[in-house]
Amino acid sequence: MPAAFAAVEDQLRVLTRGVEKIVPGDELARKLQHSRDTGIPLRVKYGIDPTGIDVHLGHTVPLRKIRQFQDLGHQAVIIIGNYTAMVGDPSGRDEARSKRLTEAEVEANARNYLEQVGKVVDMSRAEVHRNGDWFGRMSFAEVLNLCGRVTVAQLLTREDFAKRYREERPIFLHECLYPVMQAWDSVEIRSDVELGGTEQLYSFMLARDLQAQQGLNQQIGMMSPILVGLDGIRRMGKSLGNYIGISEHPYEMMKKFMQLPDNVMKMYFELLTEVPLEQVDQILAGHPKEAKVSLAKNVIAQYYDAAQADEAAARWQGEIGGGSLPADIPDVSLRHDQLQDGALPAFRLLTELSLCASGSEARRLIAQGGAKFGPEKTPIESQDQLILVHDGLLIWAGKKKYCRVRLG
RNA sequence: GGGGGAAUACCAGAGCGGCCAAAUGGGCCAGACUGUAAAUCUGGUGGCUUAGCCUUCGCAGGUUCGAAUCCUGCUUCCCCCA
Repeated sequence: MPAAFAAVEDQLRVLTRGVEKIVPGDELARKLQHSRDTGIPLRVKYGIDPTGIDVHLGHTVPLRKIRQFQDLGHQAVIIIGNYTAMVGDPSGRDEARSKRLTEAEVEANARNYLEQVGKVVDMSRAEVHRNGDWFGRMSFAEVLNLCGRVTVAQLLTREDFAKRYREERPIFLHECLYPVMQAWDSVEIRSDVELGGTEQLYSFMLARDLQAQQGLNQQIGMMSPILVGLDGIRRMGKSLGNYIGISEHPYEMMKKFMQLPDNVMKMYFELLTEVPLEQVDQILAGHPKEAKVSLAKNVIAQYYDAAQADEAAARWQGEIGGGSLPADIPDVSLRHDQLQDGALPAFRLLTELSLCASGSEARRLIAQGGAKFGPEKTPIESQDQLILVHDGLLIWAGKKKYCRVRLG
């Protein structure tokens, strides 16, 4: 017997937080009411193509939404797009994807992915399906039948395809199938709600059409905004190098959080935490640095725990925020026979310690005043300056690179 | 099958016989400023035994006093026609 569902307004308040768009807009309340009346949880679909993903905070936006649905008593349904992955999502792409993955790669990725998802979603209560389960069984006749429900004109309502078509760039047939497949997933699992990004609108609507044709209830689509990355401008993504991965060490996460531009903090609070929005405004009214620390700690604690989050914050404050020496300075060993009379010219020392990749780089660094040595961070004046090397000597190459010499 | 175009440093992209280690933008690095943020500003961004030298402009040859720039072949990519 399922537990009683919370009042619809209460559920709505949680579920609509940080959601950019719901289509059709008024249907969520109706579905929630119906499920409450009947005691039947909503089936909430989220599909992902296992293309080798390091889950980062951008991915967690819809994943957290799933978790919220779960916590309200609804059924999470995760679709592993092992067949769609072989096609490649054309959404927002100007070009066709070049490589297609093999089944073995896809399966390995899927397992790895689910493990990461488990940090956000309660996997013990979630259904997981691979869409190969149904697509793999489909006969060619069935495929034709499915294709017969979608017209080229419909496909061309998608801006990404339309743009490519206008510009006479290739659109491959299998790409056209992608949205159809994604929509068919919704038919197969009888979804009530599908989560995704705003670029998924087309597929969400197509799913409604197919569900209606099959005489099923139509799903609604809930679209999350795109989380911007560390640069504060572009979407968070691995290829852009502006992401915070949920498997990263707390301290690494901490450092990245503190690099965020101030103006994205509100979005991060809204999409990545449960902090009530009024309280967020209060936090943001205070000192920006404190606000950022509190944001970072909140999120880090979700993937580790409060103690580790505090520790990461304290370490950041000590090493970077304050003037104290870093807690763990890497040791680099040096042999006596690498020295000349116990010393080395500065530029040579920097390369021997691998702080600089080449002599030229070391020379530049010194010329720009970025090279320092000793506990007092004495600046190195010239590239030829002889540095007397002793065991435990600290060397800085800019603010972020440093090491302690170990004479061996 | 036929025709056309392109390959330049991390990326994008100028250059089209000497003044080119190669414009410009992005990225990245350093410095200043700060809240070690962002933004902004400044400088830098092939290597070396650095007032000089050496190796780079798809690959291999050639022409020339001299080539990223011209010629030949090869490789790769793109586009168009059918």
